[in-house]
Amino acid sequence: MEYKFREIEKKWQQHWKDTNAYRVSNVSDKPKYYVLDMFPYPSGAGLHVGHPLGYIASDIYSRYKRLKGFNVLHPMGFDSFGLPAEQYAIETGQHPAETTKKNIATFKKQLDKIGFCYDWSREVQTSDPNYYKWTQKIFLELYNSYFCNTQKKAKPIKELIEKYATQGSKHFTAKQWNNFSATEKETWLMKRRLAHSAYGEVNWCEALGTVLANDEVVNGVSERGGHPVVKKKMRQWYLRITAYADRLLEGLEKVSFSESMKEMQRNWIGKSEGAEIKFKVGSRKLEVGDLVVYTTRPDTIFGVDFMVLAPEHEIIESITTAEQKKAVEDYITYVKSRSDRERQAEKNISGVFTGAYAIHPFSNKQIPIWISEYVLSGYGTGAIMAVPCGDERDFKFAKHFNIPITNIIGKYFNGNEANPSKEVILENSDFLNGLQMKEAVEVALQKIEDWDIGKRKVNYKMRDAGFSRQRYWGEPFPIIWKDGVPVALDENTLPLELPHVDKYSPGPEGEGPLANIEDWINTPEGRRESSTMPGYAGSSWYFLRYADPKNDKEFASRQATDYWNSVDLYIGGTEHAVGHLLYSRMWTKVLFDLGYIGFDEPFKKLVNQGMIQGSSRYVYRVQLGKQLGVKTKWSEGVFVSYNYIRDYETHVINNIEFAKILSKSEYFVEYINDNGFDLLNITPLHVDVNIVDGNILDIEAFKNWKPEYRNAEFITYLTLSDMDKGDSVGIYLCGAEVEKMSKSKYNTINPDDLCEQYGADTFRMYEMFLGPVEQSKPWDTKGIEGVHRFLKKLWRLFYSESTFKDGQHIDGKPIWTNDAPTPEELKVLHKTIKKIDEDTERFSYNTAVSAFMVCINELSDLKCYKKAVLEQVLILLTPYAPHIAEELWHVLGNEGSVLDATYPVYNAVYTTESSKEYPISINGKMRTTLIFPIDAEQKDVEPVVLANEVVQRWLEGKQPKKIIYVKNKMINVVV
RNA sequence: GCGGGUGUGGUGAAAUUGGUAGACACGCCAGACUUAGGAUCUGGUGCUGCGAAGCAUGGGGGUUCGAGUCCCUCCACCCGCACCA
Repeated sequence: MEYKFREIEKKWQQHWKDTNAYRVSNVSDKPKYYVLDMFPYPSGAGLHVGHPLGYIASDIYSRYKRLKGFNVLHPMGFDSFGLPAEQYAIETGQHPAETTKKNIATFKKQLDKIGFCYDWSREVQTSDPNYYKWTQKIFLELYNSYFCNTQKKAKPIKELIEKYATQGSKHFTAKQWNNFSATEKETWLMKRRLAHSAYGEVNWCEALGTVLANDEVVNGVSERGGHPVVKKKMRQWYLRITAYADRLLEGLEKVSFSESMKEMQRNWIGKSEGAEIKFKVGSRKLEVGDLVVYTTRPDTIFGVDFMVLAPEHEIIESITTAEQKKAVEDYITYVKSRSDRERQAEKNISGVFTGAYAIHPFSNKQIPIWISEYVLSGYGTGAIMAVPCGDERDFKFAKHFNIPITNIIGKYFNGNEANPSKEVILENSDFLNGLQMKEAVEVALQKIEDWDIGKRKVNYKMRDAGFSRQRYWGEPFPIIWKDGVPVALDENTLPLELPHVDKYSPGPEGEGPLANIEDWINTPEGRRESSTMPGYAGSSWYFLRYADPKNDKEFASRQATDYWNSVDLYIGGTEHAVGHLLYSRMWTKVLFDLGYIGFDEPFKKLVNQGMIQGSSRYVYRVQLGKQLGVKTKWSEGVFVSYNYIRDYETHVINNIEFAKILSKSEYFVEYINDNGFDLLNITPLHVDVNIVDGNILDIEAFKNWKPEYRNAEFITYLTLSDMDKGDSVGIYLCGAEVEKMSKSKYNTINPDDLCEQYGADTFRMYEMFLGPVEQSKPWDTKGIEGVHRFLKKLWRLFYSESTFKDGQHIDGKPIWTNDAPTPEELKVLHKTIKKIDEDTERFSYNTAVSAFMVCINELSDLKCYKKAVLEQVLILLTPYAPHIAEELWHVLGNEGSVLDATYPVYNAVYTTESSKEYPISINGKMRTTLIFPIDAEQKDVEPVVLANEVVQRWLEGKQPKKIIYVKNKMINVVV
């Protein structure tokens, strides 16, 4: 028998499916373990080899845990709402539901080929009404809840209404509340609801006809499509994630995420402690009012030399003096023309003086008030007090506009740059003199509060999350607007299904396509909300649904979520660091607060898989410069092998240089005859990596690749020895570069092809063999051969090789035996058990694969065909290469599936050695080795080491200063 | 600028606690078997050197009997955040 991986894999995949081998029950006496992958968006492009990296890692761990006696939940589903399907619908007229269905089918087929152990009976699709019914229901929970600031948790808004009606609030009495109109009441409630509606500046993208989240806008353009984005005021739904800022920060302490991931979330939340300080504003028109600034450095209050307001700050109009009016207006006009991104990225200092002055609350000094684009209206109070001697940005501003700088840190300030250190002593600061800045903060805060000129204030960079999309392909809001007041749909009427539409163009006034469907949008009760929910709505809670996916009474029963609890291992990319992970953490906390689930962190451990980069291949088209005006074959361009041009850094080479290239080829004479002197352009072009073997282009395949290359000509690489052999064709060498894997770069590799060519087991192990899971690395198909050879070598421990004799194919025979293993074989086995167990546990799959290779290499050398050893190895291998393991498990005559075998137990007895080969170093440099018994003492070792010939030579007759003997490690002779 | 990460052969990478640097593979070189092989097997392969030996984990310095690993410093690249007060 040969290793017929195609048959074997097909057979077992079918068998596992038929026997429901991956079905997992919510009832079990085994301990539970929940392994989850970030579910994919089913794009039309299908999977490339980068996607399964994390899936394979989680699959290995799931299977490993199962073998170790756990009841393992390892589900998969699809994040199937989203913009691309809708854009595709706009382009092709196909309904998103249709294309999504098709794409999911493709994804599932691709995933199944790789042999994952998903319990597909638990599959979720966010665009399935049976799923989004519960997304809508949870939205209503958010809508009907508020964040209680005393208890720091979400509570039903009913309780708040009750409180307002009986006790009132600091803004109104109970009596007033009871007399409020519905609209007035709702206005107050909206200030507290966890899902609330408000007018806000949003990232409006005209081209997509939609509003984008901050993290969906990249460099001022939409992440998808790269369209321009501008600010626009619109009524939006928001999630009050800011209420949970502190708990989201605290929660990071108890989860096992990487430090960098936690840091990213902390930065995103951006908590800062400081103070809001009031400054009286004076102008010729006398006092206008208070200007409130936010600062994290109240200790520097005496170093304030000017104020800076955001250009949007409402006070500007009333304080600007007549002389400055024109300048200020011009500046505001300028700022309006700039996107937020541009404003923040601007390195040049700009700003304008308002003509007004603030009064320093302690010193009564007059402080000029400026406006500048570097202060943003959305953060703090939109106004800052500028302290040039301690803040880099303020310093540059002061220098630029010649504003005098007050030095409050004496010798620590050199006049040339700001010194933001807190390790300095304050001077020139009245009651803060002589204090270190650290202590001064507290003293200043106290004084500010005593004098009632400000208060302590915690600020967050994070804003409430925009929750509306003016799009079609998302969850409809279960909301009807009645006289400007939102009314929640009765839960029993859910799901509110997406109506069918024929076209997907935006509705009026920037509304989504749903606004165009008259008989849907208008109801007897009022007008429906026309926006849909964003992509992260469905993904914020999907991990809960897997616990109880068919439940039509609740999103998941408490019993099911109590059993499966939070995800033990979550694997996915870093790109969701702040979006998805923060939102799902928030939703989990809300559902916990409201008593729906018993835990408040969704993911206990997070592993971020690295990206698999593409390894692109280039061909180089060389064309004559246009100015020659003579049409020859050279103006069409000819493809020049990379070896000739790799030394040219520029993409323009002159004709003498090119002649050098051509002199190496037969084209030389023809070219010189045809042409005069001119410049030549070299254009590197991506070529499909699938028609390049290593770096060698398949020229015929290239000609057939695209019509324009049908008659392409090539200058190939011919060595002199090739020519001697009469070869006149030569090879075309491509250039290579590591880039992101994407269709447009023609560097994608489809896992289907690899599974077809080498098998899923080879593919799985090779992806793991590439390097640590967390690390990004370029794909290189060449290396897969090594893993494939390994599996074939494993196979040959069970079957003799097939032979080909006298035109007859003679199949290999089973060669495994029931003989008792030798100590040496047992040593190999147990060494491997230990290594694989440890490596799998710590996700070091690349070293585990090498350990398998070492094991099989050694067993082959020992000619070990013994069942007692081999079947243990097969169990170890099952998580990595389940198909071949199952096949050979049965070849050995075992009953039942290897999936449920008992994981081997390491026994140190077999691996303990009686002696060790010690490295002998002289002054720390290894010079030779000597074998000593494992229990040898220093006194036993010394004479032998000193007597050694190599050691003697290095000693050159001198006495060693010291001999260091570390048991079981090494011996070092110090000379 | 701030925060995080990475830097080791021609390539992907090992080295879990400071203890034989380069395991395991790819590629390459040589050979065996074969009608053939892009199958399989054997040997070699960090660099310099005939050799003895020397040099090697981004550069420089330090701690140590001993440093890829610890400390200081500089550099390069990647990711995240960013005039965030």
